[in-house]
Amino acid sequence: MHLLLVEDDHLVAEGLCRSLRQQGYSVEHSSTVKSAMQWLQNDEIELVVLDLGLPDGDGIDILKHIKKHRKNLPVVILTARGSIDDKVMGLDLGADDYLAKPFDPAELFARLRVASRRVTQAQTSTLKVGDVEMDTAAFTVRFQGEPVNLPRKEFMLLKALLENQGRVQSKQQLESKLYEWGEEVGSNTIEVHIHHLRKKFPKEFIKTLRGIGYVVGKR
Amino acid sequence: MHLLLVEDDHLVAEGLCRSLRQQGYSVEHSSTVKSAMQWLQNDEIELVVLDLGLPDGDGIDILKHIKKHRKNLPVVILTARGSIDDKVMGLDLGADDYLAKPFDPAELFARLRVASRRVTQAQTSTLKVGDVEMDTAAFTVRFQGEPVNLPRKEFMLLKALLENQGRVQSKQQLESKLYEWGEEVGSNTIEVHIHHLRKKFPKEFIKTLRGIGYVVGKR
DNA sequence: AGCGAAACTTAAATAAAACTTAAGAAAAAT
DNA sequence: ATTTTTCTTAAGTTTTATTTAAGTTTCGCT
Repeated sequence: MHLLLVEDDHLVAEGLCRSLRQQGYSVEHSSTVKSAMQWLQNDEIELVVLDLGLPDGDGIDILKHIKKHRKNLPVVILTARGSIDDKVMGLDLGADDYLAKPFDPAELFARLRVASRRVTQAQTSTLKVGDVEMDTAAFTVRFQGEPVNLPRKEFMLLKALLENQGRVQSKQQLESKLYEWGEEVGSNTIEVHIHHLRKKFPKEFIKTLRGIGYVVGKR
Repeated sequence: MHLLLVEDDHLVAEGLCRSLRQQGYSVEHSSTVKSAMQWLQNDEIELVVLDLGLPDGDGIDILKHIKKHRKNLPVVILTARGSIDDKVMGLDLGADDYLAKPFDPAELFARLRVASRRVTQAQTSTLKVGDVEMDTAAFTVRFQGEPVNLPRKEFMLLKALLENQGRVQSKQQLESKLYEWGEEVGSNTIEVHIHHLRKKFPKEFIKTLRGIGYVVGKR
């Protein structure tokens, strides 16, 4: 799950980044309003942790922007100011939750889980194409009813394909779903994973479109 | 299972907290109406033990609030007042059960089990997967009919696995079931407990899905 | 048909995750 | 208060996943 952390205090940011990653999030970090806005162009951000009180503008603007353009993106606010007014304003503007500094990281994680659950639960947890079935919540995959065990990256790749049944995706698109930005790999990983997946499913389940990408399902 | 205890008498609270934890609950404690309300924001609270008669307001208000916002959250009421009227009022407002002080802790535990069973949908207090059988009320586990003695944490971990037969759960999910907020551990405890459990059951009873989590039972 | 680009296959190297131990800290029991 | 049990940590080990890279095949194009 891709998370955007907007926090200007570098010390705080560094620590949070690390522990958020430990919690399994892919974390992007902005320390200014400007760069935060830029990241928000990116559709793959699914969750935002927002510190109010940035050097180059007001974090509230970011919140407003988010709620205008992506109503459904969950936002958890951090702030040093503890006043009720701030809290009310934040929540009224559509923030999902609010934490006053200093806070216990564990509490932040709990609140993030709650916030992201709202999003995750909305989408159904099972995907099916042909006789390949995936339960994204339980992390299970079946082929003709038989369980198939997939390592994490293969699972993620298959998920990306199933989620876009009938739509061709380029290797680069797929890559960006499996890796964090800045971490994008420099070799033929996707090809190799595709190859491994193919050994576990019918030969032509994953189709190749030369020079274009990969698809699953009819089109 | 995360439980919120609302109790202003510190002596009582301390004792209850400890024994509830021994029963395997993750306990949060509030001694005021205000802080109780705050904890109730947290969706992961699954069970409430509520002492009426708090210093800064009436516990009945908390009950009303709960039943308004989270109809399904089970509440067990404690009270020093023994009057029938209180009892009737509490139950009418949707409390699941009622205990007059002084009470036998064992009775509270029993009632909590009943109350939480309602939520879990489980009809009985026994879980069974393969030839591993657990009686959650009696705190006993049998393997092929033979009793197995498990320390608390191992018991809780096994319970979490059995309750989700066929579902893969990540170490983090499991952790959050065994520990309370702010206490979530910083090391490989789960791995170690899994290891200990495995010595007591067939080798592949608990399956590992590398990078994903652990499961029990068929899938 | 033959060339070049793209994708496939394979195997080895690297990295990551999980397992195993054992020792010390904490909690419970006596 | 003492002893025993259980829990947590951390380091070392093993296992497995992932990436890389090189060699091979396939495909589309002129």
